[in-house]
Amino acid sequence: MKVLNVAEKPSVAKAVATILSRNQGLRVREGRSRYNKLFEFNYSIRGQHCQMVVTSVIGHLMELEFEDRFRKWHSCDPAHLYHAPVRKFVPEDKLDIKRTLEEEARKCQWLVLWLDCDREGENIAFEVLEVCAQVNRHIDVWRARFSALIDREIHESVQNLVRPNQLFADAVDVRQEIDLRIGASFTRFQTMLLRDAFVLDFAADDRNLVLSYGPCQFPTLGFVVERYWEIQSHEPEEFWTINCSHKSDEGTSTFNWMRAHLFDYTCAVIIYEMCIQEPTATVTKVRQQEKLKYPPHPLNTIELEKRASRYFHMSSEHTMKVAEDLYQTGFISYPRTETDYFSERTDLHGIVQEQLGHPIWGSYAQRLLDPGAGLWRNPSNGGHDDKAHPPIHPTKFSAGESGWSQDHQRLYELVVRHFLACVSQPAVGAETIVEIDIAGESFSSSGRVIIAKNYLDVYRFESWGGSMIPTYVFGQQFIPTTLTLDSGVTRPPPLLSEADLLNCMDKAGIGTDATMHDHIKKLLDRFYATKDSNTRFSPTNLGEALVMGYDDMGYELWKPYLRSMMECDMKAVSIGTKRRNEVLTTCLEQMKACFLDARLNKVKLLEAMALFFERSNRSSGDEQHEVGDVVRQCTLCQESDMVLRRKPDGNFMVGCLGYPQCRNVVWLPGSISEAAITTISCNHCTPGPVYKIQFKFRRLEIPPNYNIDHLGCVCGCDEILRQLTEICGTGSRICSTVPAARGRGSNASSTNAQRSNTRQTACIHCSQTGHSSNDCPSRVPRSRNSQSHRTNMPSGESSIPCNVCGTPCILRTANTENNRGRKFYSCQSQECNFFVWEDSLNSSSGGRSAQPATARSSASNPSRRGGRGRGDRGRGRQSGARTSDTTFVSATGDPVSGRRCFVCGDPSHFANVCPNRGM
DNA sequence: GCAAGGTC
Repeated sequence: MKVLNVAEKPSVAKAVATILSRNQGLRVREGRSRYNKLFEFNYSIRGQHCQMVVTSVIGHLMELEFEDRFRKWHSCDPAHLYHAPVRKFVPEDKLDIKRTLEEEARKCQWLVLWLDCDREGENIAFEVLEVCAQVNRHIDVWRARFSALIDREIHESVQNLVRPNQLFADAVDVRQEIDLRIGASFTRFQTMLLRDAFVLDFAADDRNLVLSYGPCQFPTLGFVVERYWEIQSHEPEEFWTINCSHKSDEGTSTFNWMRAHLFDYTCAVIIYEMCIQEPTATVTKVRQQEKLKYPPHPLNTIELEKRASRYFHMSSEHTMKVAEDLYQTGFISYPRTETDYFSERTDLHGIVQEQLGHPIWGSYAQRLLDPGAGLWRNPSNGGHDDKAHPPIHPTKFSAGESGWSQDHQRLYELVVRHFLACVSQPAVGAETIVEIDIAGESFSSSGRVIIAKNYLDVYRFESWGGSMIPTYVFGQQFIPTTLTLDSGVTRPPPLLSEADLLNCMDKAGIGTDATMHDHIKKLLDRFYATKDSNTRFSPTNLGEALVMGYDDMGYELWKPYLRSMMECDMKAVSIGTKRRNEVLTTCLEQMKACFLDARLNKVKLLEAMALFFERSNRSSGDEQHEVGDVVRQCTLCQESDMVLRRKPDGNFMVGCLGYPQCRNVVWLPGSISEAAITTISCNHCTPGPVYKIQFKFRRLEIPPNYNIDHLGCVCGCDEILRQLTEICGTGSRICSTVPAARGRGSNASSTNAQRSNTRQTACIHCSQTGHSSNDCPSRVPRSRNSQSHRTNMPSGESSIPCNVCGTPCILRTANTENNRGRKFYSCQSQECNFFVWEDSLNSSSGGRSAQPATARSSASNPSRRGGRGRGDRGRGRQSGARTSDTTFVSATGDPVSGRRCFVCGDPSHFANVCPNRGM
C-alpha cells in the first residue's frame, strides 16, 4: 500500500519521516515547490507493509476571497459584502504545492494528515483533503494525532490513526468568513468616508491610504487609546505621608507609615503633631522569614516576545523574525508555541549537557548537572499546552555565530538562560520586617538578604532587590532621627509598553501567539499608533479619532468583546453544540445591522476626525465616487447598485455605481435638505428590495400643504415625490451641467422624476414659469447658514416671531391648487419647521387650526454634547458623565456606565449577554 | 487597496 503523509510545515515532514524511518532507508527528493521536499521510506502500519511518502504544505493551502465582481472597492455597496459570494481557492504562490499533492495523491491509497492538532490545523487538513480527493476520490483519509515530535508519540499516533474532525474545520471556516466580511466592509466604508474628506498629511501617499478595520487590530488599538485617555484624564491629587528614619551604629533604616498616605491635609497634620509630641518609637514586631523567588515557567511565544521587549527593547515583530532565523538554522526549537510546560519525556539533561562548553554559562550548566550541587529542579508547569509544540528551548550549542546580529546573539542567550533558569532551584532570601509604634501610629521597615541566588546566577535579566536592616528587638525603644510630614501627588499610569499590550491581548484572546505581533505592527503601519524609544505606545490623532468616532456611536467595536464572543461561538461549533451555518448566519446578520447603523451614524466619525484634522476641499478622487447608501440594484445594467448621493452643490441624486459604464440616474427635487436611506423597503416596486428614503424638505421651497418630512420611494411609485419634483424641479444647475445632461441623455428609460423636470411648472414664489423655486429672482437669498439668512431678510416684508424658536417668520403666498393665493407665515430658521396660515391667526377658535401645520421633527434638533477636547473624554467616563445614566451590566456582573449593546442597541446590557443574539 | 490565520 502506498501512503501519502502531509504535514503542516516542511520541518514537521522531515521530523516525522526521520522518526518513522528511524533514519534508515530514507530517500529525499524534490517536489514542485522548492521548500516542500518529499521523504520516502518503508514502514508497517498495524502489520501492513506501506510505502510511505511524507511531504508538507506551508500553513493554509487555501485563501478565502470575494468573487471577482465584488473585489473592486467600488463594485458594490460595502453592506453587500455581508452576503456577497465568497470562494476558497489555492492562491498562485501555493499552486506548486497543490500540484505535488495531486501527483502524489493519484498514486496513493491512503492519505495521512499530520497537521498541528488545533482548529487551524484541522482546517488545513480539510484543504489538503479536498485537493487530494479531487484527483483520487477513493483515497482513504486518516488523521495522525500527536502532541510532540518525539519518537514514541509519532510511532503511537501512526498506529492509532483517526478520522479528521469536520467540526474543528467548520469553526475555522466560520471565523475566516466573518473576519473577511467584517474586515472588508468596515475597511472600505471608513476609508472611502474619511480619506479624502480630511487632510491626512502624515502619510506620504495619502490618496492610497487604507484605514483598515479588523476584529483584532481594532481592539488592539482600543487598548492603546484607552490607556492614553486614562492618562489624559488623570487629575493629580495631593496626598500627605509621614516618614520616619532611624540611624544607628549598624546603619540607617527607613520606616514607612502603615497608613501609606492620607488625602486630607488636616487629618495628616493632626496625626503628625501627635507623633511629634510623643516621638518615642517602640518596636512592636520583629519577624524573620525565608522567602523564595521562583524561576519563570518554560518559555512560550508570548513570553519570549514580552521578555525580549522588556530586556532588549526589541519589537515583538522583530523578535519573531530573529527567532524564526534561529529556528531555521537549528539553534532553537519551534518559536510559535503556547506551551509552557515540558513533557516528561523531554530529555532536559541532554539540553543542559549541550551547553557545558559555553565560556560564560557553561560552568553554571556543569553545576546544574552535578547532583552534589543540588541546583537542579524539574521545571514548573505554566498551565498552557497547545498539544503541538514544546516550550522554546535551545536545540544546538553556539557560542555565537559569525552571521549573527547582536539581536540574534541576545535572543539565543535569552532562550538558553531562560531554559537553564527553568531547571534551577529558586533563589532563597531571608526577610526581616520590623514594625514600630509612635504615638499610636504604626510604621514598618523591611530588609532582605539573599542566601542563595540559584537560578538568578544564570538569569541575569532578573534581580531581587533588597537591603540590609539594622538589628532590632521586640520592645526596644528609640527616638527617630527624622520624622517628617511630606506631600506627594498621585500619578497617572504609564503608557502601555509592548509587553503590557501583549498581556492585554493575551488576556482578552485577541490574536494567537503567532499573530499578536502582526496586529501590533499593523497599528504602526496604518498610522494608528506610534511607539517611543521606551517601547511605549501612544495613539496617533488618526487612531484616537477612529476609536472616538465609534465610541461616540455607542458601539463597542473597538473593544475586545466582539472577538471574545466570536471565540465562544467558534468553540461551540468545534464541539458541536452550535451548527456552523447557524452561527454564521446569526453573526453576519448582527454585524450587518451594526454596520448599517454605524453608517447611519457616520457623522460621529466625521465629527471625531474634525477634532483632529483639517477638512479637505478635494473634489476629485474617491470623494466623487464615495459609495452612498444603496437604494436598489440597478435595473438598467442589472450589475451594480443604485445609491443615494449628495453632490457638491448640495443636491441629491440616486445614481448607478457602475457609472460611467452605466448612466442610470434618478434626479430628486432640489428642495431636499436631508435624505437618508432607511431599512424600510417599498411594497410596490420590483424587483426588490427597494429601500425607502427619509426626506426632509426646506420649508420655504415646497408648498405649505406638503409635509417637510417624507418617507418616500424614488422608483416611480411615490406620488408626493413626483409632485414635488414637478413643482420644485431638480435644480437648474443640475439641468444645465454636463454630467447631469450626460446622465439623462444616455438613459432612455428615465423615470417620472426625470421627465418631470422638463415640464414648465410655476415657481411657488412668484408664480412665473421658466425657472424653479430654487432660482426664483424674487426669492430671498438663502444661505445654508440660518444666521446669515436672517441678516439677509428684505426690509419691509411682513414678519411675526416664530411660536417655536422666536426667529422672525416671513409672510408668503401659497401657489398650490387647493390654497392658491392664501398667505402663510414660515419660520426662516433652517433648524425650525414652523409655519402657520395667516388667516388662522385671526380666528380665535374653529375654522383652520392655529397650531403649526407641521410638528417639529424629533430628529431636527438632536441633543448634542458640547465640543470636546481630547482630555475631556476620560474625565467624562470617570465621572460617569455620559449621555445616558443607564446602568449597564458586564459579563462579570459589574455595572458599567455609558455603553449599549452593539447587537440590538439596547442600553440595558452588553452584547455578550444580549438575548437577541439567539445563539 | 479590505481580515486573520497558517508558514517559507
